[in-house]
Amino acid sequence: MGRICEFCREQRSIVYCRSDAACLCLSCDRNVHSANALSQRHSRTLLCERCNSQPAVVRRIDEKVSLCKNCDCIAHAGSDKRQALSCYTGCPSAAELSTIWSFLLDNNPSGDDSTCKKGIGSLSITDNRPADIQAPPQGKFNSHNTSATVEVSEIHISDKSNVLMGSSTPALGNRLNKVEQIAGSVNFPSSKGCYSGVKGSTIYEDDPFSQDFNMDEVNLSFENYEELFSGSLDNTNQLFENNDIDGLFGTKDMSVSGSSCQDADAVEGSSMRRVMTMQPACSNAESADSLMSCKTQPTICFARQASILSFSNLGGENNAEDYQECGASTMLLMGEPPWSHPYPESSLASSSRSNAVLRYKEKKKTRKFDKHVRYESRKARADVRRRVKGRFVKAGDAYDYDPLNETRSF
DNA sequence: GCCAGTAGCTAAGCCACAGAGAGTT
DNA sequence: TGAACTCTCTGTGGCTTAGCTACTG
Repeated sequence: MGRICEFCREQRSIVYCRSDAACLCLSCDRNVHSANALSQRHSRTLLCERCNSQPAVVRRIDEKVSLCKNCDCIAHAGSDKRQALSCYTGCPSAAELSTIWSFLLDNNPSGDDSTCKKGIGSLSITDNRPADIQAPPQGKFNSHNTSATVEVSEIHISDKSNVLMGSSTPALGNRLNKVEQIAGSVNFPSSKGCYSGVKGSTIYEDDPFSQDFNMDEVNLSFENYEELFSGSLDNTNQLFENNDIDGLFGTKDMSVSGSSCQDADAVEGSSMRRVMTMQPACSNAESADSLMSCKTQPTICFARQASILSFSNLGGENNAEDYQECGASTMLLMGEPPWSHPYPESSLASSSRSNAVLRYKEKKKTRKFDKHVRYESRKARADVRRRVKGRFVKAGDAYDYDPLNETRSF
């Protein structure tokens, strides 16, 4: 018996929501995440069937089990055929879920979970992907994207074993090759962790960018390992939020390395945001802009997008947290990916890029970071408290701003 | 290329006070 | 040992201000 759904506390949980850090059954997943547009943006994936506490990232085909990175690592990565699991947002239908996870319906571990089955069947689509990466006209849900998601992820996995595994369709290999031709290589940071064995990009020896970037030179040095795990999410949020895209690709040396799954997970766990403040030496604000502009150049930047989209439906309105929430690797979050080619900027690309930069700057102006309120009562109190120039005033004193009567002013 | 002025942005700090938590009786 | 009480500290939102960066002449 797996973990109980944290919402209904009745059904076996199947889905893990990173945003809520909650394990849910499919029925509750639908209920919870269909509540509003924000909740629909939560990226979810399967729950690890071994530890029942972490989001699964890999499906072991032979064992018919979905595992998180830790459990997959413990179970000897590379010794089994695996299929990378992708995240989803919105409320995909049963068919779409089965497209993502074909094994879900066929191999429902809780075969008696009628509620969840009903849940799948009653799921509806709310695809919130942006137009530039959305599906072709024939449908809202781009199953090809989903396929590509798996493919790109598998490029890396197969890279370790030199065997193309997990392809569910014959065409997959071809598409994978295409992806590979475009991308050259998609390298995940986990290569330093569970999937160790692949050194930094060697494919791009001609690529000046990749020359600048050498994974072997990357040094992971968490000075306060405990802090990474015990530190409050608030702190990490703060750290991340204080670093906008420009800040993320600042000037400090990238210190991301690690030789264990734990380290890799440290990077992708709650501490990831902290790690994101570090960046490769080759990164800079320019690369950040490049990354942003990618979203408007789906063709040219397909490889980059695919590597990112493999984790979620990343949209133009998604912030970097979305990258993190869906398990995006640190490297992906740090500007110009090492595998990216310095494509010559055509006039079209240039205009798209400038448009993207403009959109980014506009969003940067209007963005609002979520602030976690620990004490609602205090918030409620502060909301109604009278102020003078923003400062609280004693009850009874003259005030120039009354939240309850905003017309009042001196 | 250097410098001064300007504009825009961000983080820090301020305020009163309810409530949490520690310490004392 | 547990209850009652006192005291200290935290956190809350809107606004201002200092500091920083980017841009322009």
